[in-house]
Amino acid sequence: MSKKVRVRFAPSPTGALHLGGVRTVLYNYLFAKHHGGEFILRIEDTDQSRYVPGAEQYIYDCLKWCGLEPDESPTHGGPYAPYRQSERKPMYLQYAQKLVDEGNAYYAFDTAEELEQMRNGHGQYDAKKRGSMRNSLSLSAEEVAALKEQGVPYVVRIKMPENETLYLEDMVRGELSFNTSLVDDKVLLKADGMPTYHLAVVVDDYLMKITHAFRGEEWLPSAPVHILLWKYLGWEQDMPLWAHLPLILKPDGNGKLSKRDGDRLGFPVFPLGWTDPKTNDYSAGYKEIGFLPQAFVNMLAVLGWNDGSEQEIFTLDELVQKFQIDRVHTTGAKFDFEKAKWFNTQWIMHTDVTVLAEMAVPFLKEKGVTANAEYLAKVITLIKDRCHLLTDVYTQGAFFFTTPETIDESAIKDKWNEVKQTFFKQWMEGFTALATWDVATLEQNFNDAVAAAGIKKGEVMLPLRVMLVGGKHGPGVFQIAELLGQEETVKRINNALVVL
RNA sequence: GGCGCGUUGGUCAAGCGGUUAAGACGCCUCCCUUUCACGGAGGAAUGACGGGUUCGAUUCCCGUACGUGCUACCA
Repeated sequence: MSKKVRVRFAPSPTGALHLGGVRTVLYNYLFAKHHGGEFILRIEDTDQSRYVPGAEQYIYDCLKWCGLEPDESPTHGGPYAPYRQSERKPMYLQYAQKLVDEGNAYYAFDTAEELEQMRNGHGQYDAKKRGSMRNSLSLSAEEVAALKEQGVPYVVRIKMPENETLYLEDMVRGELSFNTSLVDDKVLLKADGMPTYHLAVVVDDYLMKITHAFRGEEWLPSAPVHILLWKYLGWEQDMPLWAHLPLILKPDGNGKLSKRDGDRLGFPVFPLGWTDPKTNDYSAGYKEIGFLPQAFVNMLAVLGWNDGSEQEIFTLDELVQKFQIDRVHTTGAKFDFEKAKWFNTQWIMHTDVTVLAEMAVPFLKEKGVTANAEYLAKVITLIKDRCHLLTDVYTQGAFFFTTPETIDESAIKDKWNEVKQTFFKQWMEGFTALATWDVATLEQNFNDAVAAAGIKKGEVMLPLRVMLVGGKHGPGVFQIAELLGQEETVKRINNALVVL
């Protein structure tokens, strides 16, 4: 590629960034970095009525958590600042003016009621209808001047040509064509002087020297407006290459994945926790339920893309290296939370225990557990294979931190007897003679005690486990005892012997 | 309604005219583990439909169906 690759993610701060948005960020980022280019974050806040406080900060937080930091953004700065469209308002005006002056756009004075009436029966504001509407094409120059003088609100609309075919070479979908008669004269500049998405995206992509533009496929129908704008503004040579990304769909049924689906089916659709400022509803994110950011990113990357090999687990660096935009799928993918969890399981298994220990701390703290890093790392070494989420460090390892308050008596009571009671007492008495307290010594000692008592090992293994952990689960029982230490092991066996 | 985009097992998907149609998740069976997981072995399950083109279509073309997106002074 001749020009330096520059891509942008351009969200509207109208709510929490969801899965699909993060995936768009990711593909932008991967593409840019794969080509040694730059990744820009631009905030598209042209609709003041939909602005949600906190949403912009949320975007920064998510990108940071995912490790997808932009090279230029409102907070990182950059040579094309400002990166917030609301702060670029004056820039758009001159281009709207240019379009009007050159006859490619016009002023429209129609009221909401007039528009509604026009649309009755699927009408659209186009070459056929605009003659009967109140605009600078149908009105005389004097009338237009008078209306503006009176302060009648107006918008600027693009003048779509009648029955022309426009072509678009999409990096994902190949060649697409559109008939200009099928899209109406979109508003470019609103009555408040703010641009709509259509004008703003073209102007900013041009001014920011964007070379490749990625967006969701919901934008496909308005692509002809943008192509035309690039032409009308005389920038055709600089138009970025487009790629329209497939949607992420709900797991059951069809349709775009929404927050409601997540609530209904029990999984998050946001990366991080989010409190809706309007309703005060809190939704936990992937971070809060115990996902590793690497797993989250990995899972999103392969939801709509793969490198053609059987590899499924990728680090960010590998993704950067292997990502190719033409291998992005054209079909929307249904989201599968079970598979998402599998990615996290894989990442937990392959992540260093000291790193995991650090990440697990807040989850344990939430449960009132504090443990020193060394001990925690040892615990995680034993239980990491059975953890799917970071929250499982607690659910799988709680007994390492606190003495079980109750034990699953039903698991052993039926076959409990005096012989076993005596066995455990005698076994514990032998502890004081033990030179070391480790797995090998313990097990050997246990085996000897079993032989001396003349009982089967199998009969006392499960009881021992239940005494130590409270139930029929967990890693090797002697490994548990080793980590617990002699004092705690004795304490737990004694506690159990009392209730049995 | 109009237009765009799409359609390989339940889900994610490989494949790019000739294959026993990969692999993964989930499910089932067995093994391992004197627990539970992890792991291992195996299993069930797939080309929307109808026409072409071709010696040969999952693969190319056209219809139909279905799905989905857009059709705002929202992005």
